[in-house]
Amino acid sequence: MAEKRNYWLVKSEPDVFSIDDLFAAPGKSTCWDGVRNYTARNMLRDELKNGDGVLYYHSRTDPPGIAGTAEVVREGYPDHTQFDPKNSHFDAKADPENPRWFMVDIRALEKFPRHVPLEEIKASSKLAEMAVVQRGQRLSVQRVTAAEWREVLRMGKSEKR
DNA sequence: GCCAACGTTGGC
DNA sequence: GCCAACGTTGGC
Repeated sequence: MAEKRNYWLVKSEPDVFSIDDLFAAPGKSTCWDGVRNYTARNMLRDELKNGDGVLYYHSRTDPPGIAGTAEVVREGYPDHTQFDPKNSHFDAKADPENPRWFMVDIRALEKFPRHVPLEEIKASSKLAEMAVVQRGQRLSVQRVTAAEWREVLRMGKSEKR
């Protein structure tokens, strides 16, 4: 029986951790730490499952857009940076007995020949409903439908659009 | 439990 | 670097 595969979009500032950094990481994978938003936390803890597809979005860069794909390789577990006073994501209220923040591990799958810029996502009728193009949407983890996933991959892999 | 102040995000 | 949008905090 095939588990249903879900799809997500995660944001990262490429100056902090780009898709190239992900490919360069050991095993092309990393723990997705530092998320400090409860809605995103709930998705990381409860909903992202092994094998789920992840669109890797570069924010705060010019142009912002989707750089490639990754997959979930470890499901929600406590984000260790919440307990590290030297870490910028340290949370003094986090209790090791009852962790507040969670993360998953992701592994790089594919870097697009051309990033899919935010502008083209906005211009696409098939992608107009994506959370990332909604006004004021700041969640660093967002749901993506299977149809949106397919369309972003199609756009990312075609040299001409 | 309201809501103003504050901090962060992220396109531009 | 600006600033609108939004989530969180904390005084009351």
